[in-house]
Amino acid sequence: MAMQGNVTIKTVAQETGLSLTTVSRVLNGTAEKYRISEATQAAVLAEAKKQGYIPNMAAKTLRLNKSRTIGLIVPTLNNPFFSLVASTVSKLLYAQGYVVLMSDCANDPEEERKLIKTFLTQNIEGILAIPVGGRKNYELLEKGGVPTVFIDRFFEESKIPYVATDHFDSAFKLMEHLVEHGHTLIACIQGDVQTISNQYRVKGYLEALKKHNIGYSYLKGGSFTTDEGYLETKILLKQSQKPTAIMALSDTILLGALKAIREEGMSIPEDISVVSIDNSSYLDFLSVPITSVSHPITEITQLAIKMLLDQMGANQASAPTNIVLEAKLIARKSVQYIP
Amino acid sequence: MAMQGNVTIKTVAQETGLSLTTVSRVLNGTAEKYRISEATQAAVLAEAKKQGYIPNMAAKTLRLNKSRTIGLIVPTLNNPFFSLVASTVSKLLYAQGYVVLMSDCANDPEEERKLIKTFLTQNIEGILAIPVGGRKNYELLEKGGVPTVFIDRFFEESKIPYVATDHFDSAFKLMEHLVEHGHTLIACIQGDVQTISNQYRVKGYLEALKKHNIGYSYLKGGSFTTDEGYLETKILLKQSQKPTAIMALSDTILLGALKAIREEGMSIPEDISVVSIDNSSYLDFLSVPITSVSHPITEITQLAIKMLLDQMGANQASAPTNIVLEAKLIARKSVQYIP
DNA sequence: CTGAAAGCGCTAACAA
DNA sequence: TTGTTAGCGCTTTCAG
Repeated sequence: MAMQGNVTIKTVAQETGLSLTTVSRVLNGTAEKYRISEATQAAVLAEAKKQGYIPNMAAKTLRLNKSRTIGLIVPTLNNPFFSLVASTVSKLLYAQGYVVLMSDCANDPEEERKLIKTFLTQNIEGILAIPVGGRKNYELLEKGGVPTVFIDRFFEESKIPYVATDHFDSAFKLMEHLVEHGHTLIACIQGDVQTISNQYRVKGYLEALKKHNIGYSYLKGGSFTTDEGYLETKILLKQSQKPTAIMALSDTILLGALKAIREEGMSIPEDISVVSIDNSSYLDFLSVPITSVSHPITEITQLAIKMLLDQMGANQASAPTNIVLEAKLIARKSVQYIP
Repeated sequence: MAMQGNVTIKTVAQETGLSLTTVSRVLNGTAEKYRISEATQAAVLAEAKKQGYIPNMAAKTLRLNKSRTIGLIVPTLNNPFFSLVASTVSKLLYAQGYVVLMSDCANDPEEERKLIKTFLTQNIEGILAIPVGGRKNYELLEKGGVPTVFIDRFFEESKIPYVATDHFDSAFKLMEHLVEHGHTLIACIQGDVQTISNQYRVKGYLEALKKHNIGYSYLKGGSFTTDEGYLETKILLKQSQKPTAIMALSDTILLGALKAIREEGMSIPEDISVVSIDNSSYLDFLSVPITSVSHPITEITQLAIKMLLDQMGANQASAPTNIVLEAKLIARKSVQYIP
């Protein structure tokens, strides 16, 4: 039974003839603690229900300086990998009684910077982020303003802890797989160069080349998008010396590469081998199932959430331990054996 | 230069020797309006910067009863269709100075109900929702508590306005396409039966059957998931009377159907034709490009946002006009002509 | 077992 | 051009 005007503990108090204090206590479940009589409790609850009382979080937040709000920053929600993170974060945190302010910074570091400022405004209790720009954006947070945990990406010298995949190893594993299959002409299409995830993957590529004394190398690209994958692969396949294998550093890039390969009339794996990082669920449904490396993204997210909640609970900033999980190679049908 | 303790307009006022009012006015850009001197303005701004002042939204919200916060409810973020909506909402609303509380209700109506309650607690100014459960969950909002707009799904008798695709027409168009290609044995794998989007699509299926006097009909399934699509297609393909075409009522369902079809050793479109609704970007990269129907989801989202902002602006509840957009058939290679 | 009153940070009458 | 003050809704000492 909603009433006109605003229903507050005050209106409930007036109607029941009780004090604000008592009403507040009953409505917050601290009735037992203060030994409030059953009768009073019942009266408050009944009146609150009758009036359709809804607590005002802004007031609570102002008073308690705790908002039960967590901020999540993702490069974009329009990418299965990130939206899976977002989905997990949302569900798990709501279950813990938190509310999540979520934002898609459109892969724009400037946007990210503004977002953090906005979040700081919102009495947020913690931040989870997949960073997009440089460490500079997170300076304010490093100073301990708000507990923060990075997911899958991070800054090496930063104090902000992270849970991430071993990106170096991801690429390295794929390279070993290719080399074992006799490939030496391996091209790599990378994503956003400023991201640590990309940097480590590239290191894995280069390190494998070095380990096996492979002279050929081809490294191009600059964003984790299908368009970029398409364009770079187009260019790559026009080269006089064609590679025998392509490693796409993400599945978004992969999709573009596949389109380019098809347009050039080439078959996988007969004409060219292809591998990727991410192991998205749709890889199984492509014309040729693609060998990929699976990142335990749900687990990473769960751990990051746990780490954040721990940080928030700790009254003293305990030294956080970064966590790095290993990826798993999923061999499918996209790599040809070259004798 | 962050200070210890909390920086507020009070600390800034003390340090500058000015009043709270003046500081507030300068910091809110109303300095001109009150003809505050350049010198004062500069002093306030400098001190605020020096102290590292960050506005406290909880206090602002409490005082102004406006939070600049919008709530978004999606069935799940782990679905490209919904996460595209989320991405668009996030970007567009942040650009307008809003912050968005986003939540994945895991396709659970009960979860949705709780979420709405939680949102109501958060002094939210408006809600965008892709509803999951029944109309009952939105009762409180219908009463005008908070301006709300539905995206792509809705309730017929509800006062809450919506922007949606013409789901009936989507399915109907696909059916016409199949019938034109000589199909009469057409199976339909549906999604969540309680959603209006599914209901209209099914109506489109049945209506087309009726129009063309087709006796055969096969309607199964109950959720917009790949697993469901897989299982139902598995079962379907074991039937003695096999269909010549399958219509998947979403791309998630489609992916599962494709897997089942491949496992049964059938080829598309030679052994069976397949069409779907959604036209996800990856359809172009599948072994056989799938004929589908494209929903203008970004446009729908944009319109819904506009509608919501209008609603929020209107001091009197102007009668909202629902918007229904038409989908477009994208013919690819997955439908065989049957003479 | 219950209440009075102060105050979280901010804005907007109303005064000057 | 600037300041005083009340109060948004809530919790929490401190006091019965």
